[in-house]
Amino acid sequence: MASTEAPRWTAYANERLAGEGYRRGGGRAAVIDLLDAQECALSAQEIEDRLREGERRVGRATVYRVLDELVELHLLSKVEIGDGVARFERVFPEGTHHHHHFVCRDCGRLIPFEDDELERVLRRIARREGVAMDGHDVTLRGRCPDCAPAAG
Amino acid sequence: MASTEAPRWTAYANERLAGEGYRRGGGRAAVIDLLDAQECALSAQEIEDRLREGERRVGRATVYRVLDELVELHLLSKVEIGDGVARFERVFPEGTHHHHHFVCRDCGRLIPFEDDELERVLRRIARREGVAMDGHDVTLRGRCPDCAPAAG
DNA sequence: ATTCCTGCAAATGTTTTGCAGACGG
DNA sequence: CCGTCTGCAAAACATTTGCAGGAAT
Repeated sequence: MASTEAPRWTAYANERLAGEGYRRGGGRAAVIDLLDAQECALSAQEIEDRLREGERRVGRATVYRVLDELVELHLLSKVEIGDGVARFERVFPEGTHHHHHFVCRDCGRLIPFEDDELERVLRRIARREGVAMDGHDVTLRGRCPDCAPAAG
Repeated sequence: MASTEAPRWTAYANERLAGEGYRRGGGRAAVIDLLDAQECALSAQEIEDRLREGERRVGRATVYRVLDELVELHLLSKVEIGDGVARFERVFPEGTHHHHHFVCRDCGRLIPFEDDELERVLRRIARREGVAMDGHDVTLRGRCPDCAPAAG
């Protein structure tokens, strides 16, 4: 059960990259493949380690460079939960709603969520403040169901 | 207009610290005073530099340690806008609404804002997801009025 | 062939830590 | 006095950059 119902992000990404004139490279392909297999966000370190274990050895610099390119092309989103480590996850073509994360202070678990009203409120605020918003981050913090005391 | 209507954050902070059993120390006092004089968030580096210029020489380690303590006590909030540098700003006693920030991609300006509906939506989401939220960050990105093309 | 892609190692920049001495209560 | 607080220097990390060799077109 690789990618669930998703239309193969790897293919989408390669298409975009080819269209932008990028060449095929082993390092980049390895990073893309690995990220397509993940449901949750990975850090550069995690990506480097997992690739190092595998057949293809990919250097740290390549990992960072590829991640940077992919974020630039909006093929990845950079998730910063405030621990000083950037994480990265796939972004599917327009239409698929992007999501945000809840971070458990105890176990560190990342719980993704999405909410249309939230998006709407953020757009309204941007309009009210007179700014041209082209992106936003929302991070919720606290205890996940497993770590919180049962009561509310 | 120094502190507008605010009840002297320094006093509030010192009270909290004393209550928690912390001792008075020159370094901590200097950091607190400096932050109380700021309207916007400062980075550790900026704090160190400004204090170094002044009469009181405060070491980098002390700055970081003090900031850490104050965040722990909820006397400061750590603002991370994603450039790899943490910034810090005063938090007033409960009741004062906390705010979030818009970050201009061009000039880096920070524009603070607050919105009750946003807070409400976030609480609703936390309830829906079954998590015990005790904090959250929201960062909007784009162009500020000065940097954006005139049209909306 | 030419130009991009990659890996290594070194550089950068931020934040943390070890330790000896100063200071507050 | 005792335990905290402080400053310095060094360490620990995440990320970026320089450069020479390898690969894709």
